Amino acid sequence: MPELPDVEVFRRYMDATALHQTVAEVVTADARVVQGATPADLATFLRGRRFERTERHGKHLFAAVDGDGWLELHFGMTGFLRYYQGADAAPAHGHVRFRFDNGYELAFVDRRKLGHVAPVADLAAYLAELELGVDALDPGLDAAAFRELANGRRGQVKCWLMDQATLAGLGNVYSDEVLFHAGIHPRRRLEDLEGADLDRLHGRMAGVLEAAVQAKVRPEAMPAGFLLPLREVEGARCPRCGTSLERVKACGRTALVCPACQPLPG
DNA sequence: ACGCTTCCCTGGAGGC
DNA sequence: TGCCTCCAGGGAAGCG
Repeated sequence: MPELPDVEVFRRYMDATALHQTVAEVVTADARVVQGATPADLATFLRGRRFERTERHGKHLFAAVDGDGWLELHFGMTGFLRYYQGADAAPAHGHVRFRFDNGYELAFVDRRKLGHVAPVADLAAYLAELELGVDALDPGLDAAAFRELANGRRGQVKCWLMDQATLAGLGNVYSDEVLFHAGIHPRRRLEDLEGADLDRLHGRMAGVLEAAVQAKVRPEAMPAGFLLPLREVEGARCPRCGTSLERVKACGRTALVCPACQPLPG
């Protein structure tokens, strides 16, 4: 479930491994994860080129191709990157593999194939086409701008946090985490929240996302008091107050909440 | 605009 | 051992 912190870690991984090397070949093992081009066209687009730098917007990763254009990588629910040398080290489900002239490969791995890679000619135009909202870690997203995003909107606060057209980067896991740290129930109505609630959400969001990146998104490396490592734990208790955590349906997803720290009025 | 459902996919878990 | 169903949850799409 790659969300903003996961994709940021992938971005840094790609920066540390796969930049400034000439692409010798692009091998597509499953064409379903190549979007907006045929595998042959993708290979033609990248062959002889280098990835020069990366950018991330929300859950989307973009690698600048020298010359012109970009490669988009979107990871769906099970996607990740793997850089390796030799067929023995090749991961399973490496549906698209970028082979460099130094003998290494970067594989786009995605067991469930809900992600994709795509050539992008004009990044600004493509971002507009995607209708992505402001990145959740955009430095320009101050408390006032955050409040403005909620202006005139209604519905469950968790839906709003996960709406990529409003705020890009949060999914089920990190919206839960932010709501927990802000003490707000995922089913609370956005229009019922006060300014102070929105300010608290805004403040906790940056801290949560940055801490997760710092931990390289490893659950065991998350700061104390995080909900995330407890998601898979049956009968887990709130790290703050010890109350049994509950799973509730919110926005079509299973949300993890502390009923004491995140009360639901009514 | 919102809320709900279905679909895309795969694999692990649990029931029978 | 195997078959069936459910569930995971990013995103698009369709409907009321």
